[in-house]
Amino acid sequence: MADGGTQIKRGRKFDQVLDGARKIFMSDGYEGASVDDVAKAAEVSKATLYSYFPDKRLLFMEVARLECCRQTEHALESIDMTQPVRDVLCNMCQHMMKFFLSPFGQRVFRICVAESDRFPELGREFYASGPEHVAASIMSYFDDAIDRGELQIKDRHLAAHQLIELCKADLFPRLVFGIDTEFSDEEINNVVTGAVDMFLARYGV
Amino acid sequence: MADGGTQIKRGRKFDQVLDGARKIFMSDGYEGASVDDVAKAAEVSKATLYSYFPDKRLLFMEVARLECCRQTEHALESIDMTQPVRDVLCNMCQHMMKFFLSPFGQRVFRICVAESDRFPELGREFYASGPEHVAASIMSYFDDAIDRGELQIKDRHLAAHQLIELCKADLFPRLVFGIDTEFSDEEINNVVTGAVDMFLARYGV
DNA sequence: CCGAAATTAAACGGATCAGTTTATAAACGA
DNA sequence: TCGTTTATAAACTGATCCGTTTAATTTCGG
Repeated sequence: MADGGTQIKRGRKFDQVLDGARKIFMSDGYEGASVDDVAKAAEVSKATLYSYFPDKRLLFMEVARLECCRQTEHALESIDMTQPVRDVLCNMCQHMMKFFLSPFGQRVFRICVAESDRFPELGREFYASGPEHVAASIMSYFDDAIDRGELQIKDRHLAAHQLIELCKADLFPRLVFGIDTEFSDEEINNVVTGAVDMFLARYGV
Repeated sequence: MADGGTQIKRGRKFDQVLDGARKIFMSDGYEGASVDDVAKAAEVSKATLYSYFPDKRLLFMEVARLECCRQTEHALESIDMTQPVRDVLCNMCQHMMKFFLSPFGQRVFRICVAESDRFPELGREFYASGPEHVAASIMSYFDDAIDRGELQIKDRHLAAHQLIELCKADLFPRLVFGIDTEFSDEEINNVVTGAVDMFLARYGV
C-alpha cells in the first residue's frame, strides 16, 4: 500500500536480499546455505539482512513461498482451455513436466521434502501454492469438460491427482535420485502421451 | 566367509553400530543426526564407531542401502502372482502404498531426496534397490500376463512406472508435505482401486 | 593365564555457522 | 545544511559438530 516497491514490508534493499537468498538457497539447499553467502550474493551486509528478516528460516520461507506462487501462476496462465480435451490434457502435462524436470522445480521439491518435517509450515505452504493449487485448476477444467460431455469422472479429486502423478512416471524419480540429469523431448513426449492415453482410456467418453 | 556374524567385515559390535545409526538417522535425518548421538544409541564409543566406518557419510550409506534392500525384498516376497490380474495388481499397489506411507518409507524417501545431490551415490543406490528393483519385478509379471493374453502392453517400462506413480496419487504428497500424518484404510483402498481401474482401462484385454 | 586385539571415556583441535554488536559511513528528507 | 534513518564492515559470542588422540580397561583366543 504505502510502499513504492513490490513488498509490503519496508526497505530499499529488501528485494536484493530476497534475490540473493533465492540464488543461494536454490544452489545450496537450506542447510548448505550460509547466511554470509546469502549476504554476499545479495551484495548486502549481514546486519542489513537481519534487519529485514528475524532469522534464516523465515527468510527461506519467504523465498520458497514467493517462488512457488510465481511458478504456479506462470504455468497456469499459459494453458488454453478452449482446445480439444486431448490437447488441453497434453498441454497441462507438458507444463507440469517442464516444471517438475526444471532445475528450479527440482531444487524446490528437494528442499521442501527435506525440510518439511523439521519445518512444517514450509511443507504446508508449498503444498498449498503448488500441488493443491494445480489440482484445483485441473478440477475446475474437469467440471467444464464433464458438463460438455467430454469426460466422465466421478471422483474429480482423485482424477486430478492421478493426472499429476502420471506426469512423474519414470523420468521424475530418475532425476530426483540423480540417475540422469536431463531428458530428450522424445522421452518427455513419450511420458506425456502415455499419461494422456491412460487418462482418456479411463475417463474419456 | 571367515566371520561368524552376518557381516563380511570385521567386528563384534558392528551390528550394534548399524542398528544405532539406523535408529538415529531415521528419526533425525542425515544432517540432524550427530555422530555422538549415534554412538550413544548404539551403546558404543565413538572411537569404535569410527573404527568400523571411516566417516558419517559412509555409515549412512550403509544404513540406507541395507534398509532399502530389506524393505524391497520383504515387499516382493509377499506377492502371490497366481491370482487373477486385477487381484495381483491390487496386491502390488497395496504393498507399494503401505511402504510409501509408512513412517520408515517416508524417512528414507525424505533423506534420499534431500541428500542425493550432495551425495550422488546414495541416490543411485536407493534408486537401484528401490524403484528400479520394484519396476523390474512388475515388468517381469507383465511379461507373464501378456503371454497369457491378460494384458496388452507395448511399453512395459512406462507401464510399470505409471503403476508405481499412480500409487502415490493424492495421499503421498499430503504425507510428504505434512498436510496429514495418517490415512484410513478406506482412503488407501480408494487410491488402490482407482489406480488399478485406470491401469486396466488402459492395458486390460 | 597371558598377550594381542578390541573397546572405552574423555578431552581436544579445528572448523563452521547463526546471530549480535559496535563504530563508521552513506543516503536522504526537510 | 542538518539530523535521522539506513547501510556497512568486521570482530565477536556461543554453540555445534566431525573426527582424532590418549591412556586405561576389557575381551578372548590359544
